[in-house]
Amino acid sequence: MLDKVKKRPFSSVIKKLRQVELRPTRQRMALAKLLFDGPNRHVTAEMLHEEVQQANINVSLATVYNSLHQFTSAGLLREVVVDSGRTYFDTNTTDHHHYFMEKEGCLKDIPEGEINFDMLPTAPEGKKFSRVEVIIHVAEDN
Amino acid sequence: MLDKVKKRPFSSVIKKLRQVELRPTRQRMALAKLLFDGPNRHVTAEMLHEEVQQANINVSLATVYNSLHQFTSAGLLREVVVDSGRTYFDTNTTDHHHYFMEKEGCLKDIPEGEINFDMLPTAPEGKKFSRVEVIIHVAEDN
DNA sequence: GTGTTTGCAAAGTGTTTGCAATTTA
DNA sequence: TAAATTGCAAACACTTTGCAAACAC
Repeated sequence: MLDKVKKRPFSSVIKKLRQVELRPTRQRMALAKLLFDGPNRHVTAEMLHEEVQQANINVSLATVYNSLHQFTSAGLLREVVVDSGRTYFDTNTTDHHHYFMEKEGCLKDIPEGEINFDMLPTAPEGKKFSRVEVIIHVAEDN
Repeated sequence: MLDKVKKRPFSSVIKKLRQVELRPTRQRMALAKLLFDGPNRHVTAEMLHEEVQQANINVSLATVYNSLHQFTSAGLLREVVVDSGRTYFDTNTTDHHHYFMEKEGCLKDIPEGEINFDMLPTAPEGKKFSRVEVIIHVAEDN
């Protein structure tokens, strides 16, 4: 019974890993479950490491870093740079922008449609724009 | 003669430092001259440190960091985050956006007027947008 | 079994800090 | 000379790496 309840949700995670040709190891499954089995999230390696520990699964920090990068290369995650010194990973890989909450040090997605460009430059010959990133820094209003 | 040629340009740098109540020390003058006596620039601490060494002026890396932060607090510089792991400082403190040249790892200003928002969200009650930052990542087109 | 993955501890990078010695006003 | 500034070396935070042991298929 309990087994069933706990096990079932992993099937989708296993499928996800298989699809990107990553072996569904205990560690990767635990991390993937935390990341992909629920609403979109923004995490740092340390955050995710702590979270997985609290779920009583031993995953080393090195493995968390490895996995985050593997997931990113596989297109399951996107890296977001807001803060020099820590790397955020976003489970939402669609084109979208971010609020950076300065007080909490966390990211929120800017809902589609809340922001729009009137005009955008075009890339010069031989170059391309690999990403257009908007970050709105949100602070307390004093 | 030589003295005069070398000294004169410092006067504006001294003035600039005095204006923000930073003592015009040898180190700060050298750094300020490199930063402000010419067109706008985007530098990292390491870049500036190397540059000042090449000008045969001894300034420790710690002092470069200190000075960059002091200049930033004084409003003479602006920090730009594009790359987790290194901090860029921009001598252009006006509101503007950046191209990040992925190959070279360097920043370029997006000229005013090349980019424009059609619509922007407004900050919720009690919060404010302290900065709206656009970074266009430019890569080789293959 | 074979190749992949993990965990550890060590190394790496960019940055900050504590404090004695130096410099500025 | 009093207060600010500097330089060094050590400490830091985050991330990556090398490699032997453990694991997945």
